[in-house]
Amino acid sequence: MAANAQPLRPLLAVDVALFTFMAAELRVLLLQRRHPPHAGAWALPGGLVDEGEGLEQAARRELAEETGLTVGPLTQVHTFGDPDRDPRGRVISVAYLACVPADQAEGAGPGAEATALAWHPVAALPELAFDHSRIIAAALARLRADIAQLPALARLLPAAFTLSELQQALAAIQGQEVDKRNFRRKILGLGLLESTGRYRYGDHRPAQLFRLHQA
Amino acid sequence: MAANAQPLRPLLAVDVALFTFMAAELRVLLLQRRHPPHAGAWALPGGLVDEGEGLEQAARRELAEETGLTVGPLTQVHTFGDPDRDPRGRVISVAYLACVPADQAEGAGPGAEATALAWHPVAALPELAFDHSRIIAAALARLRADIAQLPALARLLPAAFTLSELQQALAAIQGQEVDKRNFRRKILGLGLLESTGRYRYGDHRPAQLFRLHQA
DNA sequence: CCAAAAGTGTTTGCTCTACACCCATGG
DNA sequence: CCATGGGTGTAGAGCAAACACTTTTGG
Repeated sequence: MAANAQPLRPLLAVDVALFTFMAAELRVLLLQRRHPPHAGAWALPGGLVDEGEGLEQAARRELAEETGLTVGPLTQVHTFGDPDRDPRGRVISVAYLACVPADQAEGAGPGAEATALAWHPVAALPELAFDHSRIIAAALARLRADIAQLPALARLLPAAFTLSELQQALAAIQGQEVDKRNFRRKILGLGLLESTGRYRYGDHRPAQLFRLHQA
Repeated sequence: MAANAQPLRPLLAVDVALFTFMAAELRVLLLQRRHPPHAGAWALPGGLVDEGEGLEQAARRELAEETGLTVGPLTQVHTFGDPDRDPRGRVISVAYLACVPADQAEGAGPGAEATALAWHPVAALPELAFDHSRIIAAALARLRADIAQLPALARLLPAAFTLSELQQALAAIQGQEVDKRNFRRKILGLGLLESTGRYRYGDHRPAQLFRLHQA
């Protein structure tokens, strides 16, 4: 035992990288901070964990308070604890990842702590408060690994979607073209999608709407 | 803001699941606790993070204090923060994963906090203190995912090893047989191994010793 | 009838798997 | 010379990638 060192009683925070797929781009939700430190800078939604509160529970509460959104599964990504990551003192942050479909993403509005809320394309992020760039980088890496499984990808889209929308989302996230026929064959071969029997009518030939099998 | 809830100032701990490959089994290092809570129970090495200390730094310090070992890369696995995971109060634990070769593993000895130190086969673990079973389960899942890349696997073995040893380690970790010829072709095809030019002499035909390419 | 997105199969190469025998050494 | 683990090649199956045209609708 090194003996005379002080055990730490840090503040404990959760931050959430919340992604959506909107206007053909992968986007992340950011809030513009009302108060110092980093007043005016963009930051992830998040905040301190309360007494008696679980980590994931805290993440959901902060999301609700700061954005009005309720999300599905939250995935823990990484914990950031550099001694100097917050100028106010020692703050440990547990980072979470979640996805919302674009139709729900539209309903987000800033809580009291923020002067603005926006969905920023991940390809062009502004300067961020604290180490939130690193948090987003870690979350994005995890998201890219997870979208290999269809359900994670589908969580970025509304409950019913066309195969073309799914394909566009995948292409945008991986940053590379996807062959239509290979994509459709593989996706349908997984047996995780089912047709809703409905169609999306647009400018051209209507497209079949699918949903994830099971509920 | 929910307003009247108390921000938490928990204790912050790190715990390390340290694996090795010994006697044809994947094993994890456990310490028998000298003091309550859970005195006498087996637990992972770990302890509280000090003032001004980074998370990984704390993990290395605790490992050194409690086992005498110095390890290579530490991988952060997951953070456990259930309100009731420690009977003494709120303690957040950041779990790390590391590997040591069997020749170094032999040199481990218990520090002041433990009455014993042992390398337990992961296939047959005793009852563990706190939520350390869950921590090991998470670390093991991560290890299984990582050993697909050769370097993670090689970290369980001494600096120079035979292909058979590597194959046995892989088979033990995945819990299934591995075809010798396919294994050798794939591993050598990666171009990450190089022959040392030396041989291991034993009861039978000597085996070529390899090491990881580059340092 | 024109523009634009939806939808559909086949071929090719590669990667993964299954499988059996000879070799070198120590005792 | 025998027992034991070290070392080697090939054939078949399944998967992934490349590739172009027809269909349906709205304007």
